[in-house]
Amino acid sequence: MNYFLVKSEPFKYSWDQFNEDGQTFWDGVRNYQARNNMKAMKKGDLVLFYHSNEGKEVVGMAKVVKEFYQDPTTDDEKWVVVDLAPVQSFERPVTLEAIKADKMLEDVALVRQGRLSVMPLKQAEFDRIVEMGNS
DNA sequence: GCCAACGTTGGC
DNA sequence: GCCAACGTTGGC
Repeated sequence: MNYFLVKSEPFKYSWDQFNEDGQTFWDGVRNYQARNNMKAMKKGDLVLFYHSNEGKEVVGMAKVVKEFYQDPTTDDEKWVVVDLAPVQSFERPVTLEAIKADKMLEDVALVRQGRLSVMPLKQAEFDRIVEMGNS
């Protein structure tokens, strides 16, 4: 089992919209590193959903329901998408500020490499954020 | 293949 | 709205 975090601008695709849809393909990734992280996702892997720009907080948990395949929004075969479905909304969103302030989370890519939109998390980091979100 | 210029992302 | 960080592009 692997763990990831994905970013979305709420204007573009919000957590609420995601829950209404029930499932979505994660498109628009145009960065090799992020793409490679998506390719590493396996069905059943858990993914945290982060709102960038507005909110700047992790708002919930999703899971991979379909592994990577050709991005249907482009003919360029370099790019792929995965299908995600919501698992759970956090009771209290975990803000970037809180993540930065947490000793256990100081190494997460969200802090270290701000511009990466799809990143892997260690299980301990994932668990920690979930714990913060549900307490 | 290097590196400067440029564009984009995202926090503030 | 600004700007820093960083990935990508393109000229050489």
